[in-house]
Amino acid sequence: MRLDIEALRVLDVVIQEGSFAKAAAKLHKAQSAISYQIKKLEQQFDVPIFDRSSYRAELTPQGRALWQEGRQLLQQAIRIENLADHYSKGWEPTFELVIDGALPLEPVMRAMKALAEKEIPTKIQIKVEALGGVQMRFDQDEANMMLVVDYTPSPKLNAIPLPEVPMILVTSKDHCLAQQKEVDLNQLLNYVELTIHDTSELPTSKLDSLQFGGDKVFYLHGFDSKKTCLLMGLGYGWMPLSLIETELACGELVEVDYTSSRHAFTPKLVHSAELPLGKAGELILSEVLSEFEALSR
Amino acid sequence: MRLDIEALRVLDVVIQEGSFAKAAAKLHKAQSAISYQIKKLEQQFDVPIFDRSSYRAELTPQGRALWQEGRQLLQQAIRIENLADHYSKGWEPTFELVIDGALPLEPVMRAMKALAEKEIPTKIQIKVEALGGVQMRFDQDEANMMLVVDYTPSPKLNAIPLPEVPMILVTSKDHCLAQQKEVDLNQLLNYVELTIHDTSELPTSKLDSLQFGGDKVFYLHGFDSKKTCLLMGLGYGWMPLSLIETELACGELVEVDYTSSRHAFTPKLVHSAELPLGKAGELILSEVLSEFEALSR
DNA sequence: ATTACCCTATCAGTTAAATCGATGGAGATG
DNA sequence: CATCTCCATCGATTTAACTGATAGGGTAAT
Repeated sequence: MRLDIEALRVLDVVIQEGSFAKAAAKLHKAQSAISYQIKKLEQQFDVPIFDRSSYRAELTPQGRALWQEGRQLLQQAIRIENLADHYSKGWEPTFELVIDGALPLEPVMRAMKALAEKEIPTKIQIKVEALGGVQMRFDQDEANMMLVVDYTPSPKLNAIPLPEVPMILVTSKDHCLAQQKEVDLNQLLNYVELTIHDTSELPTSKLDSLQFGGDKVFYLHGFDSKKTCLLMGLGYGWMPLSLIETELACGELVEVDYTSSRHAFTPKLVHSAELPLGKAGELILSEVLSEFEALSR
Repeated sequence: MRLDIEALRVLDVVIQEGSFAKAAAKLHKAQSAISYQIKKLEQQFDVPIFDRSSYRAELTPQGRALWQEGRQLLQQAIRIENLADHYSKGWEPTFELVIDGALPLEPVMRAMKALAEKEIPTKIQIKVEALGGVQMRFDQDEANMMLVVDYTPSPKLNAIPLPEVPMILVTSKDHCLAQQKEVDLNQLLNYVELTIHDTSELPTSKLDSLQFGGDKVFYLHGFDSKKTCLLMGLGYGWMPLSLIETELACGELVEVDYTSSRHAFTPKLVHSAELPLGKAGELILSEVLSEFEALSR
């Protein structure tokens, strides 16, 4: 394979400019260099590309077909150079973010939307896991970042605390618990608890610290469906305050009168302390940060 | 743009072989040449492609991403070389065949089917025109070949006569004409004549010599629909004998008892006498020829 | 530990490719 | 006819690619 990209570029310019001489001028080369390159192509391909019998060299049908294929190759070459340029400027080729499914996904999704509008060269992957599964996936995939409530600290990991997410224990206004005063744990256990499902396949090593431990538990896949279930009066459960402000204001959801019906946790953005974040990482960091700040207000 | 295909090939082989040294052996080059090429790539891209800190050089994420893009470029390069190889062996990039719609299309279609099974590198285009439109299109498109009943001869055109196509004037067994003996022209003009539509947009210069000139004429788009109309008893018309042999045998269609109810024309394959046919042209020629031979038997 | 390999980087020298500048022939232009 | 512009070709020159040898590590088996 002796095919030369430069030769294809010369061919392309010659065709666009209409003559060898003009192409030479445009490429800042001598006209003989153009002749040489075209001739080389013709010899390599063993196909006449130009018909020189008339005054101006004219493309042969074969030449035209090869030119069209060549343009695609040039496009691909430009693509590669652009990519390399991005990488050299600090963009990661790919960026994987693992999220704890117990966290509200909305701010992350909003951050991703904001990022998508900036046309980042980095391919971003997001994986949602839960509890132990988060760090497992982070380690296994050598992911770039994880967004967690809890993790095993290590000197190799760098954690950036996000603003607190206030949580509130609520139920539907039509649920029995809504009427009760000074609810105690035993009473809670009589009703259906709504919680987020653990996506990890392994037997969970740590228990969800926010779970009450009753025998009627509904495991859901996100706060969206949890909210729907709460509104249906299915049971009670923790919700991020920000997600149900309107429902609390209009009275559709009410706070359970439990000893500690308020709670807050601090999500953390964790990444490897060794290799620094690239441009995409920094961007994601700041976007997620600002979305969570909006959430805590 | 000084991206070099050879460098990408070297990168690809290095990755596949797992080391610079093995790649050097496979490419029949000195190991230093491999080092040189990889280094050149890294300098051009300003991106580290291999991590040399450990014993064997390991791909960086950027290197992997660029490699994957590079492979696509290599594929495209191979594609171009294959094409050129085909062209140099006499395959035309494209082949355009213009057919007179008054001819039976079936043998041409069968020829194309046979060709398709041979995986020809040539892109074949077929355009169906009629009467004057055929040669007009042939000239205008600078088509490679045309299949005609009639054409304006020229020293620049080379015509190959195909076997005669016997035509027969038929109608349905239930049509009035089927019962009549010694039909004359005036009687014919009372009934609906079925004929093939002229696809040329221009006012037809020459008249269809096989048309009777009555005022009840149905213009159809091919012998298939013409046959259907005949079987329905809509009228009478010329058909290639070979296409209606079974219907004649079982009596569904009958020959009109007209003075000259038999006729034969000689289709011709016409191509430029100046530039010789390429491999695709020769193939098409022989395929069409053999299909028409089958038709005339 | 010692030895024998195998990895990659680097350097000086060689070879081959790309390019330049000049020249010439042939069609277009006016 | 003179003058352009087009392209091919040739010798000279610059530049890029490659070789072969050497050196600095790491690996793996004894």
